[in-house]
Amino acid sequence: MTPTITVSRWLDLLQSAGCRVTAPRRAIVELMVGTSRALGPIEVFDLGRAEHPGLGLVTVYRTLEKLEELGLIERVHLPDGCHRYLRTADGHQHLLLCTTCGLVQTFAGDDLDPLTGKVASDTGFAINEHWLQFFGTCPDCRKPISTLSES
Amino acid sequence: MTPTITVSRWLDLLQSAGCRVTAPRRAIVELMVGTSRALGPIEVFDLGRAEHPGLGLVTVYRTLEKLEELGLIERVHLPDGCHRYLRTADGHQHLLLCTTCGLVQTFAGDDLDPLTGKVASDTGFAINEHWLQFFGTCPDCRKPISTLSES
DNA sequence: CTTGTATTGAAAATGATTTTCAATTACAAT
DNA sequence: ATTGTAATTGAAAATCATTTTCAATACAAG
Ligand SMILES: [Mn+2]
Ligand SMILES: [Mn+2]
Ligand SMILES: [Zn+2]
Ligand SMILES: [Zn+2]
Repeated sequence: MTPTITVSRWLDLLQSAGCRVTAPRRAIVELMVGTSRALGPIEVFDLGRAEHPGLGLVTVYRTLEKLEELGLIERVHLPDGCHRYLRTADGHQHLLLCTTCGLVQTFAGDDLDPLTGKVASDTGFAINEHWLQFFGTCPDCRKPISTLSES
Repeated sequence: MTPTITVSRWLDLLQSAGCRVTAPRRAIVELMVGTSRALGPIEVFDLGRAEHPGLGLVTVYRTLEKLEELGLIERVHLPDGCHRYLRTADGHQHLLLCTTCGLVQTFAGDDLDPLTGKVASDTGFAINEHWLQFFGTCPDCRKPISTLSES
C-alpha cells in the first residue's frame, strides 16, 4: 500500500472514530506514516511545523495519543527515550533498531512458545505477553567513513 | 547469600569505589537488596524514609545512579513507568513481571542465537543486544479472591 | 581529636507532559 | 451556500519528574 493511500486510510479511520480531519492532524499523520524511525513528541513537533507552521506541541501530544488509541502507532522504548512512537506493524512483529541512526525495521518468526511454556510451568506464572527487541547497527551505519563521503 | 551479607557486600563495593558509607545509602541499599519488585525513585524515597527519616529525594536519585554505575542494580522499563530499578541478576537472565502486583522473577535459557542470526542476515544489521521480558500473573495474584481472605 | 573532602537535603532550576480556556474551525443539518 | 454546534486548536499556566546549586554536615584517614 503506498504512503498516500495509507495516509487517507488513517484519516478515514480517524473520521470513523468520530474525529475531525484537520490540517495539524494531517501533517502529523503524514509524518508518522512516512517515517522509518521512532519519533518523540518534540521531533514530531519540529518536523510537523515544516509542513504546518503554527502547529502546537499540545496538538502533537493529543494526536499521538489518539493514533495510539486507534492502534495505528505504538509507543517504543529505547535506551535514550521512552516516549517514541512508530507505525504499528501488521501481525506479530518485533523491532530491530539501529543504535547509531535510529532506523527501525521489524522482524517476525520469533518462536517463544516453548520457552514461555517452560518458564510458566517453572514459575507458576500465567504468561500472556512478551517484549522482544533487537539492537544493532544498520547496513548504512556499518559502512566505513570513507564510503560516506561519496554522496 | 543471605540478604544481610549481600547488603554488606554492596556497601563494601561502594566503599571500594571510593564512596562513603552513610545512613541514607545504607537504607537505600537495604531496600534494593530486599525488594522483589522494581522500584521507582519515589517508591524508594517513601520506603526509605521509614528506615531513615529525613532522607532526601535527591539522595535517592544519586544513590540509584551510583548503584547502577556499579552494576548492582539495573533500570527496568515497564508499561507504566520506565525508571524502575531492580537488583541485577547473575549471568544472562531476563525478567518475568506480574502485571497485577509487580512481582519480578528472572529466567534464563532463551536461545535467541538462531533467530538473531537469521534476522541479521536478512537485514544486514550487526545485532549486538536484545531486550526480552515476559509479562503475566504471578501464582499469588492468580488465586481467587476467596482464597485471599484466608490470611 | 583534627582535618579535608564527599555527601547531604532544601531550594531553585530545568524539562517534559497535562490542564485550562477562549478563539477558531470542521462538518452535519438545514 | 449558510448556519449552528460541538470538536479542535494553540498559548499560557499548572503539574510532575529530574537535575543543579549550595551551604551545612558527617565520614574516614591520619
Ligand atoms: Mn513475539
Ligand atoms: Mn537473552
Ligand atoms: Zn521505557
Ligand atoms: Zn502478582
